Amino acid sequence: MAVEVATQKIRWGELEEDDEGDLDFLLPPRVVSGPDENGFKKVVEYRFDDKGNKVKVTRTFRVRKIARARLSKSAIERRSWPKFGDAVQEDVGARLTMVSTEEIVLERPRAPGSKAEEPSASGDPLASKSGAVLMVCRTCGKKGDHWTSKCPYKDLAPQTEAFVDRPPTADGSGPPGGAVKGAYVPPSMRSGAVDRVGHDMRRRNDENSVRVTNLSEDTREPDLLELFRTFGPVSRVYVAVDQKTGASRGFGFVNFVHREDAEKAISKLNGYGYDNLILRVEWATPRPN
DNA sequence: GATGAGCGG
Repeated sequence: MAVEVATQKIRWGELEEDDEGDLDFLLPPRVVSGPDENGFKKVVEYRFDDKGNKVKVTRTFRVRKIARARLSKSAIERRSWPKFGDAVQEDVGARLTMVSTEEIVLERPRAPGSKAEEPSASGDPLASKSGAVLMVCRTCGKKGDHWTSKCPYKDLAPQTEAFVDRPPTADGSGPPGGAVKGAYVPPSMRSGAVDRVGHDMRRRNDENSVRVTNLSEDTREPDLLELFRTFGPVSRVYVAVDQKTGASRGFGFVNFVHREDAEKAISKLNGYGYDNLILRVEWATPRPN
């Protein structure tokens, strides 16, 4: 019979190994006692030594006081709970992690586009609408009212001071061109640029939006562009298409860069015979949000 | 007869 007093540190890996071995079922079960009032925990177990002899191994551990002190009040309280679930059969501290086979469905806190359950904490009634709590326009800075792309001032020069060139100082001491030193200024915004109005092709410009109806089934966007570009630069063409069938819905929109060109197109093309049908071309009423 | 899809930091 061998007795050994263990070192202070518990080697979990070793404990696991001890459990393995083909003849372990022949041995008495491991007995764990403590920790007692002095903080000593005793583990008595049996195993076979190199020569195949059955040996009793007693190991004593000291439960570290420091570790205990670090536990939160609730964690200490939990320690007095009786074991439950799969851990009922386990020794003290024998297995720290239980693997559950239970299937747990994780729900996303809030699906995109779904409505927020609670009104926003800020109390701003506008902030909760459209599901976007942090809707702050990057152009005018207005909160909860519109996105940057919908800003009524989107065609005005950007307000971001750092990237806008300053007017040249009166004494001419400023940097050439009046630019802030080191700040990038896109060509369209440099002083002396012909066109100071930002034309963003990606954005809609409802101002010069023309609605075209009574299009034939096979009229597509390139056809519309070809027809309307003769009046001036077109910023966007769109033909409404049935999402399911892909068939044209017989109407579309053409956006002009310049309002005058849109006017010309309306006056010339409204009532124009195109592809066996009479086109209707008129100003589009801005789509309600 | 008919009024667009999508992009959200």
